[in-house]
Amino acid sequence: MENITVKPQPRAARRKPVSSRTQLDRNDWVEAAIDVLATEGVTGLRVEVLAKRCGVTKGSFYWHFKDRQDLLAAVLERWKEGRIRDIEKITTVAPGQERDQLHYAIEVYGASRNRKGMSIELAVRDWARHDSLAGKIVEAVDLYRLECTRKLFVAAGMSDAEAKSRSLLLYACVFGLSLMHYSPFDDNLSDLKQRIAERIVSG
Amino acid sequence: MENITVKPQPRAARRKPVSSRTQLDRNDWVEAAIDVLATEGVTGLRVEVLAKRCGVTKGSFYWHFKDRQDLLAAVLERWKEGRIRDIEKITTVAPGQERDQLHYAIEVYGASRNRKGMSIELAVRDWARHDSLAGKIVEAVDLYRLECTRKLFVAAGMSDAEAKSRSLLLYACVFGLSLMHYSPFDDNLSDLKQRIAERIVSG
DNA sequence: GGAAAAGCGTACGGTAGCGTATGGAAAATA
DNA sequence: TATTTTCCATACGCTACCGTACGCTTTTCC
Repeated sequence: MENITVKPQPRAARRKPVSSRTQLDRNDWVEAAIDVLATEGVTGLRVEVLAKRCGVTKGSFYWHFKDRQDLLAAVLERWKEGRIRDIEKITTVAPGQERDQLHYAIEVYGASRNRKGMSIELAVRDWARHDSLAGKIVEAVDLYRLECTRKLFVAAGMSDAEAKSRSLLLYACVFGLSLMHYSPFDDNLSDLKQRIAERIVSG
Repeated sequence: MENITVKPQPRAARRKPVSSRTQLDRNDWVEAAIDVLATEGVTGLRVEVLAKRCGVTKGSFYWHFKDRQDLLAAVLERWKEGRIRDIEKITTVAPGQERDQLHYAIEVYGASRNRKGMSIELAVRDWARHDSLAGKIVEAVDLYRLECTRKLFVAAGMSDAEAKSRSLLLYACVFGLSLMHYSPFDDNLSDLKQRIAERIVSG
């Protein structure tokens, strides 16, 4: 009679069919949604478009999600968790390596291999201009990030006020750069970026 | 028979009725469109919505514009001209006042009274992520702005390479800040901003 | 193996938006 | 005043979405 007391197996605990018939779960939908978000923005994130991209119809979608808003909230939550994991990973560093790590962080955000990540970032921030839930998520992520890099600046020997200022400057600059179209401004952009990074990190 | 050779009077040359019946011309539509753009973004800039806002129907719209794209192009062109006039006005300054003027520029961009201007700015930049025409406009504006402030930094005594770096840092920071949600990060934000401005401008 | 649940397809009604066609009113012009 | 031009309203067809209803197939569990 133990099966009466046993809760129905949560989906994640069940064995995933290796490749029986491409069953989709909530995670698959959210990941695909984030892909679309990166290229098309929130307004391009339509149920039927996403379904076609997943190779199914929206009949499937409305089984996994209550409505479009349900998906959007899941996307935001997932994005938030990923960003927090990332920033924790980047800002945990051995003593004495703080400045190098800050340079590394700046370089990573601006790297072309991170183009998709930055596209998502900008899409979410534009989203936040019209949606209060997205706004709260962005604020939470921003505050966490700012706090993490602030600690690095403090560990690098700066005053608390100065560290806060530098931390904010760092992220503002990183996001701002990815928002601008400045390629023809100089034929040695990497040198330009290096100077900027120095200005942000160095004393 | 001279009326055959005479070109039809261009619209701008005719006297504008003082207030007969709220006739709309292309300019009125573009201005209203920029208003909507600021609050709703490009995707919210719909013909019928705009018409309702103007108190007319889209029958009027399609008399003044070929189609929606025609309006969008006009909006971009108008925005570009306005930005260039602004930056010229801000960066023409008496010798010796360059650093003060740079501080003033930073302060203006971040001012709350300029909220609408920054909303348009961000809307256009998000627009540019999906539209190549918007991308070209943004690039033109960015290069012009960067060049103007670069000259200020040079006039303030910096090397050319350093001036370029500072100029880029200035705009990246200004736009980046307006993209972030950092209000609770510190209870003295104006001090924080002041430190950042010093970091950007001072040697 | 059979019942129950999970996962998906199909069809439907409804809204919003684009662009066209056409007619009518209002203003300019002769 | 009569006649063009301007300027706008109305009506239409079309597409892209959203969300629901319902039925079919596959998987899960006993």
